[in-house]
Amino acid sequence: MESSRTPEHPRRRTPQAQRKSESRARLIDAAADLFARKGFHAVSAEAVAEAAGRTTGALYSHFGGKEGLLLALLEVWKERTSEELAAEIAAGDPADPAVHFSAMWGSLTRPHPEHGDSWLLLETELWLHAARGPLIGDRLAQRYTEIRAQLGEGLADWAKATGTPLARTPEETGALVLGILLGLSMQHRLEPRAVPDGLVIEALGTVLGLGRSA
Amino acid sequence: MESSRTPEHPRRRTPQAQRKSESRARLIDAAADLFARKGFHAVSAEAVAEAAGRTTGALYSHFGGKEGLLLALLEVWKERTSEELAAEIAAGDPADPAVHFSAMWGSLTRPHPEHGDSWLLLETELWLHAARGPLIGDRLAQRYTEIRAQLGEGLADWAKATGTPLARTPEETGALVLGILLGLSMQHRLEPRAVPDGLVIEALGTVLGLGRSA
DNA sequence: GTCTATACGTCGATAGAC
DNA sequence: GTCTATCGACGTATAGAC
Repeated sequence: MESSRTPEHPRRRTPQAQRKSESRARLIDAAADLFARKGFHAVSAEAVAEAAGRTTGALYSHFGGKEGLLLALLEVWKERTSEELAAEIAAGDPADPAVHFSAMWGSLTRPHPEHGDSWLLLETELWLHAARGPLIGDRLAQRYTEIRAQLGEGLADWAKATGTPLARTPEETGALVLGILLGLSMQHRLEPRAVPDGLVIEALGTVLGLGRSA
Repeated sequence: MESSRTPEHPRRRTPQAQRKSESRARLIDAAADLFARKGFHAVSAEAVAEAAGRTTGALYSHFGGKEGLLLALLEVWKERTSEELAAEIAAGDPADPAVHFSAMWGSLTRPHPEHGDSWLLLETELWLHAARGPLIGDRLAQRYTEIRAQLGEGLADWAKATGTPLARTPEETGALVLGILLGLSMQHRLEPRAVPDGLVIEALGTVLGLGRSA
């Protein structure tokens, strides 16, 4: 929805505030990486601080603790994924939905240049924490709703533009597409051969009510 | 593949061995519950032992540690889910696939009489550990392959019996059905209203290549 | 705002009695 | 095989200097 900004926070420029802002970003990035690869409870606050080039003192000053860091990470995660999804939808070739689906599937299965291959791991880690407690649960539920809406509306717009009638409401379409991408990427992670790229593309087309040709 | 046996272990009957066998079962059950609800790293070995009515000494004697307990749990989990899935497939009404799908979906979303509503939680917890390390990863990958095969072959048999041609190979069908059930149940857990029961049933039918009526 | 040092609790794992 | 007691290591969180 919004234009991407170059580094991080738009306001304030004093060197002191810049260091503060950079500490926040570095700690959150380190947390995203470590929480994804090892799990929240398996990583110590000191390990995160060290990976970020800071100490636990800075961590507690910014986030009040490991739990606070997780919440802050969730907010950043929501923004990032939302922006990337929007960009992907906007950049899709309106004529060929397969290109669209292929890009989405690739973003889930191929290693991300910045976050490595831990995208799906962090997603699942966050989901587990959400399913276990309402504090994170409510926020992640809201995020999933937004993703469904973005996905559904984007596909509805595309369907309208190309004159292809969608088989379901945008909300239901979003839920189905997200579900298929999620469920298949989890299987793909454990056994890539079991989930060929073509199967995913074709299945998404089928679910949308398109012809099952390509 | 095998006939289900009544309680636990078929061999040995001396009271000493019975206590040993019961300790194993109680510890594994307690681990399944606690690992699912709180997460492996968030639960101490002592907490598991206490919930099982034993002490850490017994735990270490049986499994060598918390990691060993997790591996043993995975094996039991594999057997249980495999048996339940087989029973569900065998018990399905051959005439109506919707009943079939509805039962599967219900088993994922409705609280289990024995394991409460932590089925999906434990499944995801195990998946995360599998994605993070080959030790559990290989075993869980093998289990998913078995589930896909069971699911795919079961549906292929049904399709053959009713004269309905399946749109895909059994392997691909299994992957798709499992993926849809997984991805949608995860969304359902956070926001039940976003995933109506009817949507799941209908989507599974569509993916199998059946008419999209009911 | 960030670092160093540290208090205090908890965890995993073991030793030895029964 | 199971329990009690315990050790060493590590984790969270805080206090005070800069």
